[in-house]
Amino acid sequence: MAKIGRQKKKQIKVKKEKFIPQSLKGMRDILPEEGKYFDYFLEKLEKLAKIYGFEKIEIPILEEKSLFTRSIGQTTDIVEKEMFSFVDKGGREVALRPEGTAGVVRAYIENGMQNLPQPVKLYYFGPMFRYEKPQAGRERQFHQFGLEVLGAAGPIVDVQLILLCWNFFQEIKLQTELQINCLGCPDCQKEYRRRLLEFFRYKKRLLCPNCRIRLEKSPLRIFDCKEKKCQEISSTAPSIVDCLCEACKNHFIKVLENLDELEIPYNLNSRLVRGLDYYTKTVFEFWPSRIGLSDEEKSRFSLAGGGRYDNLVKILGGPVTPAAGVAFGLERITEEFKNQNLKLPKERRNIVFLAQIGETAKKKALHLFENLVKAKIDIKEALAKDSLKAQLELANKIGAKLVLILGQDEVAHKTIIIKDMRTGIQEVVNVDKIVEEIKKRL
RNA sequence: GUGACCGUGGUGUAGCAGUUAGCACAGGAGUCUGUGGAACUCUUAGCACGGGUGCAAAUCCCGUCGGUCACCCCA
Repeated sequence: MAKIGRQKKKQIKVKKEKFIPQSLKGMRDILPEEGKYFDYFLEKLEKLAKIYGFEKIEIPILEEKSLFTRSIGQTTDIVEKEMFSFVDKGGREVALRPEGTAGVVRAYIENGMQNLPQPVKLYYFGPMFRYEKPQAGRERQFHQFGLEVLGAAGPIVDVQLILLCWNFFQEIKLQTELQINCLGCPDCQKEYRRRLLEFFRYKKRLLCPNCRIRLEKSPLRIFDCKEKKCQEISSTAPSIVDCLCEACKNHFIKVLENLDELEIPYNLNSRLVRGLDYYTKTVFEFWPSRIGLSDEEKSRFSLAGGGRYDNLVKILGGPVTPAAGVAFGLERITEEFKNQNLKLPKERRNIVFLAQIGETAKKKALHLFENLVKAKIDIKEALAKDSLKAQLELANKIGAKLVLILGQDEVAHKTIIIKDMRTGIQEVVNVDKIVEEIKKRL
């Protein structure tokens, strides 16, 4: 018996190989359930963005690879090992965007937006790609909503961006904490680099191998190290804030003063450096705030991050243009929203369900449905179902407030039954007056 | 990219060499040919993929693909 079974199995296998479609590593579907969260956040974000004078921009998902290597920085991890890049049929080196700012800046330059009244304020939303090993809070495809302000240098811009984030998180009632730091301008960074190297001159051997490399390539990133030893050593290292030039110092002070004025709590974090090279002066992140989370975890699940990038437009070939921006991670915000036990506001919908029995009624119902849609009634149907019981079950499940029942008799008498699902009371009304009757009852 | 653990219907799980692969929820149909939130009945659907060892594999071994976690780093 078993032998036959096996032979049979093998025959089937030979006949057709099993093809099971599967999504790529680190990429997943956003089902309606999660989409509801996205919609909720996006609606709030877009509304806020518009209030602050931002306009929507759509930029390509695919760009020349060099756009990212030049903007984000050759030695950053994003570029070194996380780029989703390949050669296209025309032999071009292209990459799926790992973040939004580079593309927006490219668009700004390419479309001559420096000729528009400054600053240019843009927002975008879409998928970003990083070729990483997936983990909680880290996927190969994820979604960001971002804001960029191009052509404005004042600290007030930085503050406004932070304020917008603050307002957003307040509005969705998410507990967050603002981390802020100032990275200075290239001059400050040069000076800081010099001082850091001096500081680490005799301590270099105590650092982990990784940090020794960092010291050469981008010393700032030593502060990112999770090694206890390195943290210990770097905790006594000079802080960037001490090396700021007058201009940068003033800028930072103004930002902080404004935050104080607005009563936005913040945490001065001299270890906050961010993973992209283009940042200057102000950088900030919003971390989830929840008991039981260590700072390390909080930083790993950073919900939004941004800062000033005064040199990026220039680096990418445009005119000298000060700018700043911020991006929100939708997946992470959704995740944290659930972790903090927050609930989506209940949809206050007045669903009306149209049920029908029999062929003639079905035909009529098809027509009636269209009219009700035009009358702006939140109408649902299940014309594909025949049994009234099944239709009522569905109506109940989706939370319909009223059910319209159309059958043989009703069609003949040009009437229709309105059933109130709460009370169970039903009335027969004239089908021509249905819209008014529904509105009366909602 | 490195390391650890893990993949049984849509979901959550039982089985840990011989089972018609069990259960719950969800889905569909019906009891009731025109009345929901209950009950009952029937029903749909699964051992991630490929190979190996065995008389016999969901079960043991290897590889692949995915997932989770840690490192790295980021949203």
